Amino acid sequence: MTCNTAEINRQLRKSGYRVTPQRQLILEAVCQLGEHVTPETVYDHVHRIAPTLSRATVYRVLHFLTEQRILAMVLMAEGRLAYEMSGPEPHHHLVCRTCDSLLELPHSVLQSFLRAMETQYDFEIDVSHVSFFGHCADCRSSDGA
Amino acid sequence: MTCNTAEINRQLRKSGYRVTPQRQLILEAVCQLGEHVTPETVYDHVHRIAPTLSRATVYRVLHFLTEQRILAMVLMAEGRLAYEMSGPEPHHHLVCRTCDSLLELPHSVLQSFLRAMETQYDFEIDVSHVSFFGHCADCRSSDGA
DNA sequence: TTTCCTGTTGCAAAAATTTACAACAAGATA
DNA sequence: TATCTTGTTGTAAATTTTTGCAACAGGAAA
Repeated sequence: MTCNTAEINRQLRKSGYRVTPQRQLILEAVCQLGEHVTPETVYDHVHRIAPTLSRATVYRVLHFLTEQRILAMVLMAEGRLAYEMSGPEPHHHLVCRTCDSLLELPHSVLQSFLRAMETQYDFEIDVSHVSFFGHCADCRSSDGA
Repeated sequence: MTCNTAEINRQLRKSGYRVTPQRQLILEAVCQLGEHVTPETVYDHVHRIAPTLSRATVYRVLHFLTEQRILAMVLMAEGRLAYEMSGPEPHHHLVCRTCDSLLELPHSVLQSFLRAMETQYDFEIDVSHVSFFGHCADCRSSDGA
């Protein structure tokens, strides 16, 4: 995932928010750390670079960037939260409750279904990320479940 | 939602687990408190009846009963967790990120779609509860969003 | 470049959630 | 009913996440 800093910064300023070193560090961290990074992982990463950057700021910024649709919240098994870059093309996950693995679902699989539901319920579904929980093929065969 | 205690107790014992007063109290609480009850709400309720029942037990039992498929975990806005009885007929939610309201989706709306995904990805989707996040009609019209 | 307004941060405390461990108690067995 | 095995609980501490508030700093305007 590329992290177009210039574009994002412009978007934030346009909305009246500020571009701080903390926000830039945290955004870069999520971008570099990959697909589903936890707050603690982000903190470890940025804290090594900027030792005064606090945990509170990590949580606040992750939350903030999610509100701005720059990050997407990813729900892992057991309700644990992670984050990832919210790209222009949404993608979704099948989360295995047993081994915690993620299987990627392309947006196209969901799209027409979601559109139909939106129309039917007059509800604008946020398609930046959806997680379905269950059990993957590997865990089903080994558990005998 | 009826709470068939006898049946549930039998199921637990059959699986080698014990039926304790704590578990019964917590289960009844979720059953009575309705559709999407938070751990703190459960604690407040049961603690009035059994003052020595600890928060740790509430969290542990909610987690345990969810593993046993007796409760279902409901994901509210912002990743907050709640629980409800996991009835024989699953139902799902459209969760408004703005006002936190829940719109019920009957299982039938999802069923055929989920079946198709299961086949395609060899993944057994757990249909006891699914949440979609987004914005309800009211919030969309008032925010101008 | 300096000033000013106010959005942000760090700190520390509060609140929420999880965990280790010894004491307890459910319920199977005799 | 008494006994015994082991699943559960309460306590307290650890960990994770949120929040209040004063100091700080981004960036618009002069």
